[in-house]
Amino acid sequence: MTQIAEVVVDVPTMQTNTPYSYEIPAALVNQLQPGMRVVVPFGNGGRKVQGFVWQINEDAKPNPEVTLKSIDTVMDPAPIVNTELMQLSKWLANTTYAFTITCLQTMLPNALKAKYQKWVSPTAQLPETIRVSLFGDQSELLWDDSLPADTVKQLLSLNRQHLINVRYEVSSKSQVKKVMMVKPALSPEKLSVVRTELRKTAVKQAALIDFLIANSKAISQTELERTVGVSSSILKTAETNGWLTRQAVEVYRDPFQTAVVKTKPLQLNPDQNKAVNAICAATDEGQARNFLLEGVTGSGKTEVYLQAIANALSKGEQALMLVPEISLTPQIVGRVRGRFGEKVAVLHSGLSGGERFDEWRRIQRGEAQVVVGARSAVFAPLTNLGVIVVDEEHESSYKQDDNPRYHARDVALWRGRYHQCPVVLGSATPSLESRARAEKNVYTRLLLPNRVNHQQLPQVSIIDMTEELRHHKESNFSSGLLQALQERLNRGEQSLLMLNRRGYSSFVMCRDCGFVLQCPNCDISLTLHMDTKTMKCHYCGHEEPIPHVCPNCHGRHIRYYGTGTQKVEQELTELLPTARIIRMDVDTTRRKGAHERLLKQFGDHKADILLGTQMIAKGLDFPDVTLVGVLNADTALGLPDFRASERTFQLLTQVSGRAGRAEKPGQVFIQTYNPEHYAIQLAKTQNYEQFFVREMQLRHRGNYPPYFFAVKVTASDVDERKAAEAMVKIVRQLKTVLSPQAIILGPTPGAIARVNKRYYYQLVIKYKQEPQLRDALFTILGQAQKQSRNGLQIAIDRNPMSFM
DNA sequence: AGCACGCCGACT
DNA sequence: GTCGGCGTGCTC
Repeated sequence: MTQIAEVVVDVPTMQTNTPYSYEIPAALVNQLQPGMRVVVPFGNGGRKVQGFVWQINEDAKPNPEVTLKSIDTVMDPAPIVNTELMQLSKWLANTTYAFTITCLQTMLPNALKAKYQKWVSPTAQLPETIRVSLFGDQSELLWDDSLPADTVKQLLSLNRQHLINVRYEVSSKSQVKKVMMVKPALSPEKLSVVRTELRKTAVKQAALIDFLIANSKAISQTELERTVGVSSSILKTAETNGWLTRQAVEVYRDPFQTAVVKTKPLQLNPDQNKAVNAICAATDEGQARNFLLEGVTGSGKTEVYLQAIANALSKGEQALMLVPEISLTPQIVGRVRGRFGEKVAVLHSGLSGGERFDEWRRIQRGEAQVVVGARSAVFAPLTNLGVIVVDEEHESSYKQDDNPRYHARDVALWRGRYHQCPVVLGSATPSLESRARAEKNVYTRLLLPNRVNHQQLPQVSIIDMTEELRHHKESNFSSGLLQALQERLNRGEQSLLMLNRRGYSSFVMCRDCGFVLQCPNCDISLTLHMDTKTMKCHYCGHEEPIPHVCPNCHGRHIRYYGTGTQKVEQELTELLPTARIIRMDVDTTRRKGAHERLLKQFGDHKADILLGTQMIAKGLDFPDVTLVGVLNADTALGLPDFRASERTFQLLTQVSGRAGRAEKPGQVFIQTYNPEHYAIQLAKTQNYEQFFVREMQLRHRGNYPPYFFAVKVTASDVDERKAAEAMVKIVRQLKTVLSPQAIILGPTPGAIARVNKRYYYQLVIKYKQEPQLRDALFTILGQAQKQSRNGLQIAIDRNPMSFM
């Protein structure tokens, strides 16, 4: 009787997207469990790959057709993927058209990904001269892409002649951080004796021994070196002399720099109370109920989350809270940690690989009961969930834009079902999908209609910029907004200014011939960056100097157009010379921690005006901001995408909520060229319900989500014709399986036809029910794989965030 | 992905 | 005549 392990190997292709059978060696028979990582031989070379044990067949009858290979080694003492996450990975792979292995890797911290190394060593037959020239006095040589091409050729040839050996090494990227701890090995009395026997000149040693006499507790080596002022060589001598012992101790890297300030639950208003009770009831009864918590900014959603989480914890269960990356600020983390202290683990992109891995291990070992994090935290290995929260559920950053193209909200709902616990989706402006589901009672709607402390909503003014242009000279600031800014300056209050960056940035154009500088790799204009004095491509990173002479007509009349944050800042300094301005955009926040630093400066009143892009609209809470200005509300409206209105409405509503959160009333100015547009008019009154009704009618008429499902298929290739041809073939293939009710849009060139020297073509399928579509798309993916060697790439995006 | 096998052009 | 270029198929 042989035991057979089904292993999912780390080879992300369509053809290998199935478990492979391996014999379990006798030594591992009772040790191996599903969810462990193993090293297995794969392929006809001596190649070794990492794999995940998927299943173990106790007494399988081996297929006589194939002789099984045997598992090499086990990489984990215990499974690192539990049963739930194994099932989840299968579901993910099926719904997102991704490979199982890719899904497994996505769920785990990067530190657990395999690291592959190839080592070569000489055989006895290898001529001495070659051995010396290749290996010198080393016994092994690392074979990677850093080797010169001719060395690789030589190695390849020697390998064919069996003159060298190749060893494949698979290891984990993970490293457990260890700290060297130092402790006296002798009693203070004995150390005093040692002290007297030292030579007079041994000042450092004397200092060290004095310290050891006074402190018998273990101390980290670095700290000891710093406090006593001794070097590591002195410590080594001390160790050999038997005065002290050194031991490496495993530690967690601590991602929290700030201390926790304990907070107490706040008094709830009746609406909050109702919401908390409903969620708690579901937790208590173990019901997988889903809630849509609708509440304007300042209505106290976070307090509802925190009390629902507290209830789950009191029942001995755990909680998961997802927050969009951009609003995962120290403010939010601090609030959760303030309530739940050491029980909280945080997962976000600001952590280093090691910190992330350590937080993950704390969760996996059951040392953290509450997890707060961005998109990928939805895979946190909590085993006893009592409640899941998805804050700002409408945020598009919950959708991952490469494989697997999952939506964290969908994963959260899946896990809620698995754990039989409630999922709370919170937003001031829910996605149409979620709001529509609430309409059909798939979700239970919970409303927080009032701001806490009965604050009034800010007064919103819409400014018609076409009108404004007729009376004044060209400017980014209407006279109304400028006057309001001046008033804030006089009163010592703060203002937020948002520049809607999407599809709108500064470029240079020749006034003589109209030439616009384009990226050589992508079909897009280069953007002007004054800080580095260069032109940059936002898609591929290409950079070149600002031209002084037109490359086309050689004229000298180059002019800057459009509006970037830098240009606005410049104009603002001219208009309001006394104003202190902080600019926040991709350029000023690129460095780690810069984002937080700028926000703190603003919070500390080091500036009067915070000028920025979308990133200033989310999750900020500055009590002294009484004015919010949106400089260009409608740049997103012009985009040919079915979600353009929804995005604009959400953004305007959200940024308006930033004004006047304290006792001081807030004021909002929205500058636009489309003052009559419903998304803008309804954002003015914060009328989500009416926007929902209106937008749903349009979606219905256009057969858009949530009335129809959608799948976007993209083909890309360096050769434009190949991408287009592939697309045409796919359409033909799909038409044979699709019902007449399905609607195919395209194929069309991508919104930016060329990115990074690759041409993009795409196609959107809108459908209600197409039982054959899934299989057909998997088939297409399989066929595409065969061509991928020639550079053709196919991407399938189910429920895309946009059709562009 | 990455390895071996197999078929064609440019050399010793 | 062989070496090594890359196109093709397969991996328990």
